[in-house]
Amino acid sequence: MSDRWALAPAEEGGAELAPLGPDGLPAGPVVKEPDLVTAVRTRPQVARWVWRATGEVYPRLLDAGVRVERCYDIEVAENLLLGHEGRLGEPRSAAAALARLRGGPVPPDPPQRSAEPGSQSSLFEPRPVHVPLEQLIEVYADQQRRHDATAYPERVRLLTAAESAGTLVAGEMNTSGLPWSAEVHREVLHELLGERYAGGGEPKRLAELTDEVSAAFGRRVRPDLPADVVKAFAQAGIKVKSTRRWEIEAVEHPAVKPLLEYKTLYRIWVAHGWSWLQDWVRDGRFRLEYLPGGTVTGRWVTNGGGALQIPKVIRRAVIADPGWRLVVADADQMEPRVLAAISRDPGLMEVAGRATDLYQSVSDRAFAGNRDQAKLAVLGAVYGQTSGDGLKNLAALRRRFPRAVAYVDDAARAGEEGRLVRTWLGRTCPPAVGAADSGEEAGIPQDAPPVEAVDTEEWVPGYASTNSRARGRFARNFVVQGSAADWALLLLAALRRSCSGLAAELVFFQHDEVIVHCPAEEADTVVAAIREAADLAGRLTFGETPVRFPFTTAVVECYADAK
DNA sequence: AGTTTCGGCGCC
DNA sequence: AAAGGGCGCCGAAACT
Repeated sequence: MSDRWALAPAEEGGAELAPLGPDGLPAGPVVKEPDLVTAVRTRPQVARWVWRATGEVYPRLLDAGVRVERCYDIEVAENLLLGHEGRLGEPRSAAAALARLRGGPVPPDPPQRSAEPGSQSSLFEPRPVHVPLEQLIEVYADQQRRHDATAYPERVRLLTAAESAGTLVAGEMNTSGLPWSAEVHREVLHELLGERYAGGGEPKRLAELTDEVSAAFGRRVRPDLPADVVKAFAQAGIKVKSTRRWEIEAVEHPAVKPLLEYKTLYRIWVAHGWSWLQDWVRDGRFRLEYLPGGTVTGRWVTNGGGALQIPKVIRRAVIADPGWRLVVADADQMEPRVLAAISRDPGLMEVAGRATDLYQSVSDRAFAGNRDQAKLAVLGAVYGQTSGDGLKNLAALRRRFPRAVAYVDDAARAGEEGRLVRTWLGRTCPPAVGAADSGEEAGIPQDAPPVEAVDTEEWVPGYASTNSRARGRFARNFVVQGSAADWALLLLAALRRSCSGLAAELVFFQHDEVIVHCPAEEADTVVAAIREAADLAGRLTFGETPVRFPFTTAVVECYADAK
């Protein structure tokens, strides 16, 4: 029995299936089954399901209580491979891949869907272009060859597998939802915002603050309108360019204090207030929708509900079921550790080989013990700080950790020059518009075909219009943030595996943080599983290095108690 | 009236 | 002290 099977949904809930050989081609006849769920459920020996897109198949399986161990998502692979080939502007659907393969007209990708509160089946909505099984397998077999054609096939294969695993995790988390107490959420809102008035107007506390701001200016001011606030300050003889917090904070005026408080509370009211609760929480769960690989760097995004931007005060509403716990695990200083692993800087790897405070260790070596300076320098190197004390600190960092700084500097230069830049596992950063490939690349070295001049504006909004220095900063950050995302995918995949025999389930993932919801008696097992998964992910992603990836973990009933 | 962009701020 | 990366979301403003 083959361990890899291809599957495509057929009409009326059925499915077509075929076992695959080592070359990715069919190792047996196509089987037609009347029921897709049964077809999968009755083949537990299949180690990896190959399908067009997890979002097309998996929600249906999960609704029927069927999970699969592994999958290969053809459209995920297509996206990664196109990037690798310097063809990121081309349509990435399986139908498009097939058309390229056969020389037909290439259909454009269906448009992105916008958020819609509470829509569970939304992963189905962008009308999947049906590709029959035989043709799907053609695309798959070709993708195997394209993986082989890359300079580091094992890395790109790992990335495809990891991102495919990510789609499974996302599907499962979308199905389970995040435990959420609407009651506690309402208590928090009432505490912060006060009475809620009929008609949807400002709640009591915001109305009071509006009055305070107005009184301080001596006229009626709407604190939620930046233009109004700028004008009011001007009339008071104070010039401000904007009403951004950091700019207002520097101003001395009686309106500042109530204004800043207003901004904080207003934000909670509009983004995570009563109407949010109404829209996104059902049956004790926040129904979020993860989109793996939704960003250029490989970080995930969520669709609707702002699930990755939950304000800290609102986290009080995230509460485990009775008798259950939340295991909240947060990677410690992930980005500098990733920088150590990808640059192989001996000094930084040594520092990142300890579980102790990384910034303190860096400061002991390069900043005479000043931790704040050390942290600023490291983040400046990663984010591309170009002015102020950041530059001075960066110079100090460069003296002690030359390879680490050179790594991100190289990426920045490559970005400025419009060359391809890749993460450790080979996710590709888009080149600049009209850039001709000059052969060398940053990130993992490889021999790529020439980069075509493509209109990047289409798939990276704002990208074409930014200047080359901005592209440099983008590329500099990309290699670190993106390689961190590579690692995080492997972490999720490993953690998912070790939770598979437990009642525990992953319910939240935010770049470098996970939450597992589990029976209280499983909590210790889960904590250990997270540590093991982090180590395994580090080895699988970056190979054998001294770098460790420690987590701060907390077993709590309420998310807010984790920190 | 409907759609897109902007300003501001939440998270990492 | 000041301004560098990635996102999503909201209402208002600016458009068509």
